[in-house]
Amino acid sequence: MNFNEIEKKWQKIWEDGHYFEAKNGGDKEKYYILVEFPYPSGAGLHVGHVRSYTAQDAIARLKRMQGYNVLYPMGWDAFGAPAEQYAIKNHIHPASAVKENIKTFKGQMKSLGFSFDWTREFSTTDPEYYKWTQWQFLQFYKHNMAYKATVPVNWCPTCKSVLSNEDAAGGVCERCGSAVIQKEKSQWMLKMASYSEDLLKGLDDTNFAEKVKLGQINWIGKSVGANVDFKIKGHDKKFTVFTTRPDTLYGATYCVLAPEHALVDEITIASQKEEVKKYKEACLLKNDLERTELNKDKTGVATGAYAINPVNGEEIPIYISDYVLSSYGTGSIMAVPAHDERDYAFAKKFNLPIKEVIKGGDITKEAYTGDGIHINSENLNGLNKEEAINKMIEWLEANHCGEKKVNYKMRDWIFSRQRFWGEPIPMIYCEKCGWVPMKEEDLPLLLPDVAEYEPTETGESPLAKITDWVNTTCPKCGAPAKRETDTMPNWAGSSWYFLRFMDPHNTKEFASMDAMKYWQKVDWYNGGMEHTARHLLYARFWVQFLYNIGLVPNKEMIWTRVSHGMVLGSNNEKMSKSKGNVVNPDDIVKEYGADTLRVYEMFMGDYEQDAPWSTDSLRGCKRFIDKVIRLKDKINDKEGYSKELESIIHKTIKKVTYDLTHMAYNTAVSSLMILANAYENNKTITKDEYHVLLVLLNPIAPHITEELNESLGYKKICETKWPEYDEAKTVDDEVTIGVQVNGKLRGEITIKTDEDEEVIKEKALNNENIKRHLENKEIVKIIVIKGKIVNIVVK
RNA sequence: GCUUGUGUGGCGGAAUUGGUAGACGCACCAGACUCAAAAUCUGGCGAGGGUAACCUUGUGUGGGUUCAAGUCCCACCAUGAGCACCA
Repeated sequence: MNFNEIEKKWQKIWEDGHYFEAKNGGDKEKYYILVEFPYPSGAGLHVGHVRSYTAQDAIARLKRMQGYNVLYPMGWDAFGAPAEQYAIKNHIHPASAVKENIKTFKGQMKSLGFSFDWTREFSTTDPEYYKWTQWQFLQFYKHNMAYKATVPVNWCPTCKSVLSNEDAAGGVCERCGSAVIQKEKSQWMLKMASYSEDLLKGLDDTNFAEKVKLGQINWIGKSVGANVDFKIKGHDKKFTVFTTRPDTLYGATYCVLAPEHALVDEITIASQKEEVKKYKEACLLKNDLERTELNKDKTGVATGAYAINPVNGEEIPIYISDYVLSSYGTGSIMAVPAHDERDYAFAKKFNLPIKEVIKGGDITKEAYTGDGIHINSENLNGLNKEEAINKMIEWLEANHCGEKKVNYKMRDWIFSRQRFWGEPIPMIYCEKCGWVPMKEEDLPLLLPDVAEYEPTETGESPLAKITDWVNTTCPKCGAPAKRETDTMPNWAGSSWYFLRFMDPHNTKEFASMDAMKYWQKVDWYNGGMEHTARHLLYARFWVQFLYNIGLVPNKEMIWTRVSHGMVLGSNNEKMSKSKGNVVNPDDIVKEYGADTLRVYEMFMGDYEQDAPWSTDSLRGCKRFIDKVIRLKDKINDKEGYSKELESIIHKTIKKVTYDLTHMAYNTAVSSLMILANAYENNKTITKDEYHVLLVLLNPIAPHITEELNESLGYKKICETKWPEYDEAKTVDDEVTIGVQVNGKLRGEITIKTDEDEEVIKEKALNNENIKRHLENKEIVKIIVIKGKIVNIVVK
């Protein structure tokens, strides 16, 4: 039988036998393994998907054999622009495109033998699913966590859509690469910024990989400092600045307001009005990219107004400049050119005074941003940074002109998309009542079934054109009203899908509390590093909110989060059609078999690191599998483990068990290769020896191992217990250790594992080559590290 | 610029706490089997020297700590990723 037939045979056996279907409840301990559900694109499954799905599959299969009730589900994240664009391009409805693509993906996944529980499958585009996404949005709204606001948003002129900060990173549309511009739009927002501190603290209750935690901490961007009030000369108004360095207040020589700051027009003196107006207009035309590109060359205009420094009454000029962002802090700063690089650059350009208040640098050359003793600062003189900050904050608070303040970079979540292919936002606008939520019992609000779903020229959602759908009645007063035509971003559906997997067929709730209490947290979640600041953060926010209103049992529902490296093309570049380096998993399965592909992707390198594709290495893995098959001919009529192989078998069980649960898949495979080589070097092997190799290899290469195992008359591996090892038997009686003279390897000795130290020394000293190196030398000391090495120090 | 990861043979990569660097695999070379090829098996494989036993050198660079450093410390270089005027 060839491998394609064997693979199909076992895939059918597993499916018909319902081996991988998880039950809610029972005596077994639960274990929830999750891998990010894919976006079913037209391109089909990528070999990169295969890497992470295989890794998680290996853990799932191992944990099942260890007696856990394993949940390893799969579904589809199918709303969003790519499906819509694919549909527009191919002139089909997005729903049909998604259906088609899901079919392809699912077929590919099945051909690879992943042990997903397909009974729990769903797509975020299923009305039964998005009903609950909409329902949860209503909870956000009802708890005052969703609001509509007119905000300058990132706008992609090509896609004709609003982009989130995350999608518009670097001022470039993530999807099409066009330059993003700023546009005022009325958008639904979720109050994510108010969860900044909770999202930061919550990380302590997770076991995320350190780099993932750091990524999120960075994105949330907490900074601690103070708000300081500045009065304006000749006005009764004041403005507030945020600073992380209140200790440098005596060094402030001017202030800067963001061009959009509300006070600008009011305080600008008559002779400056024209120039200020011109500057503001110029800023509006710049997009984020241009603003940052110009970042070395500071621009700005004086307002002609003066601020009064609260600590010493000094009058300092107020400028406007776009290096101050309206969206962060208070939109205004005090400038301390002596101790801030940006302020320094601005002061140099506009010839403003630079006043040193901390010793340590040379302010004629650059701003000194380090710590040091304060000078020219009255009561702060002589203090260091930390002391001075604390003292200044005390002073500001005592004198009612400032206070301690924490700021975060993270903003509220812009939740609207002007697209067709997303969950409709279940809100209705009534002239009399304003925004009114739909009644929960009327959900789901279905997407209308129409042919016209291309984006409009005005940037409105295509839904706006469908008057039958838009026109409705107000749920509150019954008057004619209109539906919201924006849809949700595709991060919405993926923010809670892991909860739905716990109870996917529930028609009364998004998931029952019982189910969620049973499964608790996702034990092991794998996904891409690129989702650290997006999906994973949104999902945590969503869950924390649900927890706060009593709908989920834990504030964090994900315990371990790890991320895989990319599979690159053989030229070490990202796989892409244009580079012609794409490998299609279907071709590999057909030519080499699913098991070979799985073994290779686990063996190709460090799981967390990127690795280039190599068909030669893939062939090496095929050879390994062929070797395992050939070993069957060596089986003798004995039972148990032979004396020669017993130790290596126990060692391999130990190593494979450890490696598979610690993401060291490549060394798990290599230790199995070592075991197979050991079998090959033995004249014969017992049936039990062969069996244990098959069981250990099964999580990675499930089909061929089941087939070989069956031919020996054992029960199915998926019904077998994972082998256990005897620690005592992993230790050899004898070991060969190195002997060094002055740290250089000069020989080897073979000793008993528990050999007496004196005997080891004697053996080392009697080694022929060692003797040569000791001639005419005085032995200073002999260091013996049990089981590792002997080092003889000589003079 | 900041944050973060990575630098080990011709290549992918091992080296769990500082303890025989290069496991395992690929590629390559030689040999066996074969009429021949494929497949398979055996041996070799960091560099330099030596018939050999061995010796010298070697984990991006330069210092340091240690009996002992790929691993720890300091400085630097290269490269990937993320963020990017966040006060």
